[in-house]
Amino acid sequence: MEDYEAKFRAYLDANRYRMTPERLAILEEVFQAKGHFTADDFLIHTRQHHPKVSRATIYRTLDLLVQSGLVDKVELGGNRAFYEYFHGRQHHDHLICLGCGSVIEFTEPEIEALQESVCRSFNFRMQSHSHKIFGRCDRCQHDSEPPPSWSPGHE
Amino acid sequence: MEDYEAKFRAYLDANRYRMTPERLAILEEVFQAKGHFTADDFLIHTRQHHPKVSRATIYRTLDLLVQSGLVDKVELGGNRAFYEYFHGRQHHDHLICLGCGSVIEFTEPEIEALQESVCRSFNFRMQSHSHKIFGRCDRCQHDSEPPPSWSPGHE
DNA sequence: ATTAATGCAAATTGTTTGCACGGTC
DNA sequence: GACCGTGCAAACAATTTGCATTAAT
Repeated sequence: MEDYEAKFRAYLDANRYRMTPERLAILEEVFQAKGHFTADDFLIHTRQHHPKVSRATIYRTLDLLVQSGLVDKVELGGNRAFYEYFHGRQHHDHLICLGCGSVIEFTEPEIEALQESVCRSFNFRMQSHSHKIFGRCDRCQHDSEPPPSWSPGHE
Repeated sequence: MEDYEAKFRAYLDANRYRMTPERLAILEEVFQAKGHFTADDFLIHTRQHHPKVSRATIYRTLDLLVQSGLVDKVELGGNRAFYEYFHGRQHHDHLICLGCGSVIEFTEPEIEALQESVCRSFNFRMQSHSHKIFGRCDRCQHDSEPPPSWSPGHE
């Protein structure tokens, strides 16, 4: 049994929620996915192995996963939310390419430290933060075309 | 004539768009507003002086203002967008209180500098960025209640 | 047996669009 | 007079919810 599965079961137990085949299937899907995906991506993928799972269950389960701390919900711009597994990884922020939609993760401890000092100066208690940089990645640097049908994919 | 009005007229002219009473009214509303407001806030306020303005026109005009660079559209979390006038002000980022919805602006040149160095290291060309810190402000620090009906209001 | 979870479809919410009419250049 | 902008209502898209049914405990 994978570590994340144990954690999820522990979270469910602690809250008197139940483990179901649907939840397990979605959990596997999420931890298999590399990158940032939408609820719909997970719906499609999960249905390959569990054909009748509903969109509602996807949303409900992703919420649970976020609450349990296993998954991170990220708003990368646009209207839809993206999800990525978080368990076992360090915190990171995102560079988002407006050309191809690719997402690069970065970590910068000095920025984190400065953030904390900003919070201190306002006596603000930070709970979470989101730092996104939009622009053009290496590959898309010379494509002058504006963003096509935009949607951050894998990576 | 205010500076921002001149700028807006210049932008409209340059793009063969027309100045209308509605656009002028919304422009005034936006530059009078202190803080971060939703499209609906502007609809309500604008209607006080211009009763039949439509929601569609608010959205269309806010878009124009954003394109002209006079106004900043910010996603502070949740589903709706917030707008604040930008003209004549320096770039800033946001601390967002999950207790009362208040928004504190901050500027931290060192963070900006570090951002640029992160971009350089990925050969990423930054176009814009969004840095939000969520937590509890000074006043809400000891209220343990979870966020009620959440909506960042005035400053 | 109890009570939570599911699938479905309908409801919600913020925003966008098509279109006929009115106003600006 | 050409054609852009408006209001209105319908259209949209992502997400949420009500409910009767099914399943985990």
